[in-house]
Amino acid sequence: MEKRDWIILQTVYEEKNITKAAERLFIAQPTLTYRLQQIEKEFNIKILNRGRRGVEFTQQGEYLVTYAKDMLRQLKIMEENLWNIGDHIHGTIRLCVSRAFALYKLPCG
Amino acid sequence: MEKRDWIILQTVYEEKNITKAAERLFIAQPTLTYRLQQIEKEFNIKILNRGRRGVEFTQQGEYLVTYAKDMLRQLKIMEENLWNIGDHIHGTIRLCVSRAFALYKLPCG
DNA sequence: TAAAAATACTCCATAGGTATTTTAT
DNA sequence: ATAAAATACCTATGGAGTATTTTTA
Repeated sequence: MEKRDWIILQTVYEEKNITKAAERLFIAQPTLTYRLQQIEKEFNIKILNRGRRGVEFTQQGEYLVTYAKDMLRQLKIMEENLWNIGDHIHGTIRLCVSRAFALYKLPCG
Repeated sequence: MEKRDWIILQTVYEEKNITKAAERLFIAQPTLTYRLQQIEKEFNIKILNRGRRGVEFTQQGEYLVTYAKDMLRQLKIMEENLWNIGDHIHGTIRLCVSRAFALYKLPCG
């Protein structure tokens, strides 16, 4: 369970639709399906009920989503504190990065 | 950054020695060295100063360790709450698992 | 029956291992 | 000189993709 997966949970919860969530995350739909299955395996729970018009969250799925929000907030604070320790490097940068990197790693999300 | 890595940070901090920490974690020393390098890359910080009698933590390394403790405590609470939602399955089980699984995944750690 | 999710593969990146070399006191 | 960390290299698992099939209201 890493940062990426918490973001995934949030997004799928907002869209209630794996295909749309995948689009928003710039990943393929089967890839997202796979990640959700992996998360279900990791915790040995069912997160989603699949239906005609998208997905519904189970009770356990809902709980995980609540936790995701908290977790992402904390990770952000932690990273900020980390940067504020020791010397900084300043300057202007130009970025040319992969979509996945931009999506999951860049601090503007 | 997943649970495994927070455990690694804690252990290395306690041992102040990568070789000994690797033993305690039942992983190979180069594997642990590699993981620490990956964590340093992920956050773009230096966690350790390597020396004759083991390792010393940088300020940023120390911060990360403090955070690790918190993070693991929270993950534990989260997992417990997750189990307490919905139906449970009870019974007696016998385990025959890989060392890595036993180490990182079993809830007795 | 049509939108949405799951499956079947392929490819590549990364985690983990063993053997070995480099480093620091 | 020696304990400890880093490097080189290999293997296997898992993540991401495309094409396709299955599911469900």
